[in-house]
Amino acid sequence: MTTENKNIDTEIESKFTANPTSCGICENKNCLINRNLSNFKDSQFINNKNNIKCKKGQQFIIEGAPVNGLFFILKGTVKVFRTGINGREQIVRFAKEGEIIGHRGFGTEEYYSIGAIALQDSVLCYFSKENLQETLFENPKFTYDMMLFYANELNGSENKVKSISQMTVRERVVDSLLYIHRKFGVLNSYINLPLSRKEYADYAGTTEEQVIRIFSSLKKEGLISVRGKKICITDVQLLKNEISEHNYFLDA
DNA sequence: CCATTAAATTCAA
DNA sequence: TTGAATTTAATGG
Repeated sequence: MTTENKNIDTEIESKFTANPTSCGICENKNCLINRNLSNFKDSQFINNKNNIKCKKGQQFIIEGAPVNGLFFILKGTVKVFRTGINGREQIVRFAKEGEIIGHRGFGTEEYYSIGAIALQDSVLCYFSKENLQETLFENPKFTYDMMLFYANELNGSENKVKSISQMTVRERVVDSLLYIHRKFGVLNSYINLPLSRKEYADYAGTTEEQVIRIFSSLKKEGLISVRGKKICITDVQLLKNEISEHNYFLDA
């Protein structure tokens, strides 16, 4: 290692010690905050955030709790859900690094209508309502980015409505597989996010048993292969054909 | 939905 | 690293 590199390293390290999650050294280039960093130069905005560590399985947003701010995911993955009448969980979406959690309640709603649980050990960046509002007023570019994000979210949720109301159970399960695959990618040819059958069911709006049975038939048909929670989509195109009549971009 | 068996994962020695 | 304990998956009623 060169001396130059060493200096850079120590510099980064000292920043890290001061604030291990400072936006300045954050790797999440798809984070809204990170993309607008240059606009926050003289602002206290990013210094006024809090970092929250979440263990796997820990719930950090509880349905019905008052909204005080917004979470960004620094590290890890999270599921966002809503509880139905008979206590059944409807998973609204899965979120990964750089994404925003709890935004629906921001501004207008007083209480969260969703819950959120960390699927792995995760680190969150928390911005208070006041802090965020101030920056949104001052910073049109950032506000515009936020608006695009909301628009995109709405598009996704409209697609979700369509998929649940018009697709068969099998199609919804296939669609869920493709969504996770597209969003979280692949590691050693397996989908890079281990989910239980129940979680697939809660996302697809069906039961654990249905998912297990559909997985088995997909396996028989050679569309996927499975090892425990690890799932490999052998032919993405073939799987897409399964839902092709419903049109393509179910980005929910 | 529940019961049973098989399989996978965790955990501690 | 192993295998016993616990959790999760698969299947059939």
